[in-house]
Amino acid sequence: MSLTPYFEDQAVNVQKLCEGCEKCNQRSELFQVLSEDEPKIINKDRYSVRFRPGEVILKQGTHATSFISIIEGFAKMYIEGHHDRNLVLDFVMPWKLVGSPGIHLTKKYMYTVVAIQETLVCFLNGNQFNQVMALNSRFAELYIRMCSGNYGRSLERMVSLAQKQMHGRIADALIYLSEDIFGQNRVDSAISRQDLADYTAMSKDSAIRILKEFERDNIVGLEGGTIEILDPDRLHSISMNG
Amino acid sequence: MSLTPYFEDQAVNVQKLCEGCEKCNQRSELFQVLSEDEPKIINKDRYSVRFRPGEVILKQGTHATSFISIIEGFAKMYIEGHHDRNLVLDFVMPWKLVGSPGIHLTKKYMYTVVAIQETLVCFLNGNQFNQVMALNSRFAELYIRMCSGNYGRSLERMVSLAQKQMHGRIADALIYLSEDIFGQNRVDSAISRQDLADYTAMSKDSAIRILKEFERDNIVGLEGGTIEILDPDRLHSISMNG
DNA sequence: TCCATTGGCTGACTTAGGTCAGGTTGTTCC
DNA sequence: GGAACAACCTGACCTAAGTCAGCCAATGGA
Repeated sequence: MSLTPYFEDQAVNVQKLCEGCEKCNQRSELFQVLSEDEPKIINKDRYSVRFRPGEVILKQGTHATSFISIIEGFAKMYIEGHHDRNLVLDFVMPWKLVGSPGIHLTKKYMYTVVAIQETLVCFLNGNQFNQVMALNSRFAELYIRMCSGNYGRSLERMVSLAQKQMHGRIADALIYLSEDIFGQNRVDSAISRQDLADYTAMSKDSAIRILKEFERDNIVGLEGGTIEILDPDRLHSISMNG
Repeated sequence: MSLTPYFEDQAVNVQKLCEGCEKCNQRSELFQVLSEDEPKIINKDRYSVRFRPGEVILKQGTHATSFISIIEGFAKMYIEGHHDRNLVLDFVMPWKLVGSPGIHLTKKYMYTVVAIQETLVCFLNGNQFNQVMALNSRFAELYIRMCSGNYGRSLERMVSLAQKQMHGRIADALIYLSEDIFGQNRVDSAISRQDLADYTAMSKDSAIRILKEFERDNIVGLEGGTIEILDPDRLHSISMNG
């Protein structure tokens, strides 16, 4: 496939968006186990694209050919469900690999991924990915571990959504976001009330109500969109008993 | 490991419970791809046990070392959740392989499996299973496909539980049970009202109420525990709009 | 400058669905 | 036969949570 000069320039620009995979792979437990040659297979058709806030990175139902990995920025992945409501599955920070169970099955993405902040995304060809799994069993093992983690987390969320009531679900969300996603005692204002409601499967109004209640009880502090976790212990206790 | 005559006899009895793996493996898409020698690895420590109705086959939280496969009978798998309520994840018919995401991660079973009818279960050593995955990449690929299927189904159920109301969830359950599990227009009386309630995350009373409503509307027929699906089309429509 | 838009917030109202108390039926065991 | 028990069923009641209508504050054009 030879490129015209114009497109060659474009290709160079794309390349410039990140500094190649060497550094990325160091960040990823998964890619660290690859031999010297194996990344070349995956990198053959690799490309990266920059998305603005609100733009769709992957669309539920479209043909699933690529894994993606976020290099910088922040995104959410959600299922477009019934009655025009979305169920947010997860928020995606850099270095997390996102595929979709569909890549191995129906070849359709099972969820939509949308950029929340400006986001640089790397697209990895699924077939080349599978090729490497066939070559390197340690890589396949880690991939299975990753899938198991996704599945396990989805089971936990299923229980939370099905059996806890609103206070418990909001507590779960705040704990996950503050501890696992942002890694501080706060939830960034990039997460809107609607996002929180879509993550906890309730109406936006209800989510706001509970947050305000938590504020009244000095469990969280609300200031300009960001949520400060003031009393993590009580939040954990609400999560357990909710 | 030499066995005393007594235990040898026992071993022979256990062996007799099923007729060896040759026939089983033909039933399983997964095991069909194994070479002649590979099943021997998995069969090395294989054993089978018969369970009576209500007996626990795997217990959530215990050390996860084995995959299981049901040879005959019928079981349910559920998560022991909050407020002493169980969330039934699935009903298990023969030839389905059941592991747990925990086998690849925390080494704890994430759910409990209980026999509904008298059930013959085959236990497969997880390490030997992993060994074969490292040897046979086609086997690993099919296993990944199986995991993706589980994950995908859990996402669909998450949406159903979080966004549909009771009529829709019962419709979903009846469709799944009649079409995918029992493969006829009926749900066997082995499934109790409580099981149905635990599968759809509602109280037993509510499940009964909805079923009776469906009966009044001639969507299902209820006779002695079994549920006859009289109007699958309307059931599908309720599932869509519920 | 004014208007329009978006996101957060609140109170009043309505409804889905859980809980409880009691009733029926069928089954097992003495 | 009757006692004990389980699964199923029903109506009355109550509460969790959604809906709606409307408010405010910040932002962003034209």
